[in-house]
Amino acid sequence: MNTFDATLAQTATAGKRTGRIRQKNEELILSAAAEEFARYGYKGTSMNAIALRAGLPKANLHYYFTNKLGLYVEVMRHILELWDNAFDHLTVDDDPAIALAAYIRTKMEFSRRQPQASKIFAMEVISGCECLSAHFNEDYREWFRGRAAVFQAWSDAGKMDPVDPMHLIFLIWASTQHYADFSDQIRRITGQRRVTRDDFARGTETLTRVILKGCGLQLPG
Amino acid sequence: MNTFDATLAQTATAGKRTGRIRQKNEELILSAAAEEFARYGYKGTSMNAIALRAGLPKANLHYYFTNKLGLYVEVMRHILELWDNAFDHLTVDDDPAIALAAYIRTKMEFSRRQPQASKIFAMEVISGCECLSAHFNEDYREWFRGRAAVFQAWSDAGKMDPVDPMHLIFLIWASTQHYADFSDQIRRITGQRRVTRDDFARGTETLTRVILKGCGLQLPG
DNA sequence: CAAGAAGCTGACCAGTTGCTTAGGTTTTGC
DNA sequence: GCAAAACCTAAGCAACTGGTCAGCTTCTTG
Repeated sequence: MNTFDATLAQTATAGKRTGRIRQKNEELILSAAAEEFARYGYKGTSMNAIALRAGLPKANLHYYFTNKLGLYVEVMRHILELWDNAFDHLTVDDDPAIALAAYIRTKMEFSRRQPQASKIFAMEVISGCECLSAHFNEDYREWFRGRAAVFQAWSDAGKMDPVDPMHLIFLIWASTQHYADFSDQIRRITGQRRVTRDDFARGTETLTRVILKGCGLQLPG
Repeated sequence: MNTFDATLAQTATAGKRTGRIRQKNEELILSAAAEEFARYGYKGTSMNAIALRAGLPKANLHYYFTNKLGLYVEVMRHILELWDNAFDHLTVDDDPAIALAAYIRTKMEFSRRQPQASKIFAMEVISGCECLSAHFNEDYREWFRGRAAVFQAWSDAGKMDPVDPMHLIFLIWASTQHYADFSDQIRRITGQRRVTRDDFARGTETLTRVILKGCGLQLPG
């Protein structure tokens, strides 16, 4: 059992007693922590900065969370819960074009509405996945192979071109998460104050068109 | 003139006198700094960590570089020099399929050989481009529009499908840089010690095939 | 070979880091 | 309405942060 597992179990059991105030403040702290971690990564974020953003004294954070790592792990846990669910909906029986278009749309919506989650995840991976090492275990690899198998089945059935499933998944992940992680580059290129809803719409449309056609699929609807 | 410009000019003029020892040590420090910044970002990296990696006393770093920001800016400058050159080679007169395939290949080679540069850039953008704010100026936007115009011209000439140039560029950047920035996730999914040359080859092949076909282009050669 | 330039670094500084503790206040359940 | 549980936080800890500086050694050059 590594650091991640240990801290996870610890915080999980600690969550038994959920006082009203506790729940409110934990959410407040987690939210502030997410914003800081998304911008500065684990090492670059200070407990003081989180406390200031949350509007609470620093010592209060240590009342609710054992330590900085525990807080970080909890933030990461919240993200991972949402993260993979959307992908689970793709099944062999789906129509590839419709399912793929829906998945791209869902990922883009996620980038638009939860950019912080994507950024924290990105920073964690770039930094070497120290905290996520437990997440990327044999179970995860099994899950990933299952997801890739869906694309493989579609190819084998002649429903789409024979495209390496793993790299196709990377292509989709990279191109959609880009709109969250690199939003600052995008808004500076477009010269806008922020990436607009319209940018996301056009991005979704372009990605869907290029990727689907690139896999030999007809645009649905 | 902002912080970036100021520090840039400062270091540029300071580079006039290039003693033999100076050049050797500056490279040593820049290399060590790049590794640390790539993993922990600007705020998360300490001068001490860089010094340890370089095998030099901390005070020595401050002999060659005015301060932490100056060192960071210098690292970033080295990256930006390489960064955009490959993209400048695409011109309207090129054959779209050949040029695009070559660009994807070049970007993937860059991800394979200079993953640190990509990671530092990614971290900087995720962190809000504070240091790059000077880089993403009107000149840069002009340059970007020029690059996008190439794709637009190809579309207008009927050489490829009418695909939004900006989002196509983002698609290529995201999917290729992914192999550098997210290499740790990839190697954990594949269960390997590191991302292999073969992974890069298959990735390049998949990206080229999907993106070109997705733009209505025939694979060259 | 001498003297000035370049290179080097231990010791130190003020400020910040994550975290603890002791002793308080407020809320809750009976 | 009272005791126990939950909640709160000022003050302070050792370790570390970026950065300075005085005085040293090594190199270069006439």
